[in-house]
Amino acid sequence: MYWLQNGLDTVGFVPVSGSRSMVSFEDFNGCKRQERPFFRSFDQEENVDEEYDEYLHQPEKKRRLSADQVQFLEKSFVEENKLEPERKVQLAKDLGLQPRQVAIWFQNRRARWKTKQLEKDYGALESSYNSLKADYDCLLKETEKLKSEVLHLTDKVVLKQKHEGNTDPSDSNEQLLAQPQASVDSGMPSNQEDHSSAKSDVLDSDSPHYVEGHSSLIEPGDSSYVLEPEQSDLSQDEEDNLSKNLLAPTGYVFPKVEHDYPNPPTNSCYFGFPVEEQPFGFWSY
DNA sequence: TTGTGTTTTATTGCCTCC
DNA sequence: GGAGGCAATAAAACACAA
Repeated sequence: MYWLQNGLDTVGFVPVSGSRSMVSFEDFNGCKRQERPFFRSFDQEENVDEEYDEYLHQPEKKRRLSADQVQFLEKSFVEENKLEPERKVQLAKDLGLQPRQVAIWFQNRRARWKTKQLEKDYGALESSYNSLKADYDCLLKETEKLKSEVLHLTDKVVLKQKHEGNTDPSDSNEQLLAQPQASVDSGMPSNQEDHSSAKSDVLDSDSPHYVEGHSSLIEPGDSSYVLEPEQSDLSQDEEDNLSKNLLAPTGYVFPKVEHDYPNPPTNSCYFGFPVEEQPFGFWSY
């Protein structure tokens, strides 16, 4: 599409593929449709015909803008979504509309843009949350796996201790199996502070025999005294909090969100998104 | 054709800025 | 106080299935 200059007549644009831009309108009965060029400057129009004048002043009834008018407005909106008074008047003249109509169109267009933008942002936020949740679930499984591994090893150690006083030679293999390597091989003196061995980790007299909140000694052999099996590392409340916090995590960089228009704002209410484009100067949502 | 849902145009009321 | 912005909403125009 390109601009057209036509003598005294004003400038307009012509769709590359089609005919001169036209605006359609109805008569007062709303039944007869006519086509009218809309790219005319009315202050230069020599004879504004009466019918069109009536059209402009007819009792208010909603009239849809033509496709060309909308296209022109869209183009203008992309260039600048704000409407200065001079531009509004000029657009109104070019399109054969009331300045008020142009202003309303821009107002509604900004509202539509904002709605779409919110939908986009929501989608990005949702996928980001899903990704984090998947990572979290994965870590949770890993934790459970490691816990059960610890329990398994602990059972072995406890079993070994049970048999320490037992002279039955048939237990030797099991004892060897359960013998902590650090104590056997290193030649280092056995030290209660040495936590490299499973024995010292588990059987030190001042550690896991006592469970926090319990004054009684727990019988060795009860493997549950080492680590209480849990459903999760987090309580339900904590999990809920995690879910909530994921919506505004500290230090988390959300994926880039694409916007339709350039120069987005940097705004704390933007859920931490790296804002790349600014639709409106008034962005304050 | 008609009922219904969606989109577009326009109004209203409130708020902010100059 | 006026102009212009926005949100909420009304209502006309449109799309479309039954």
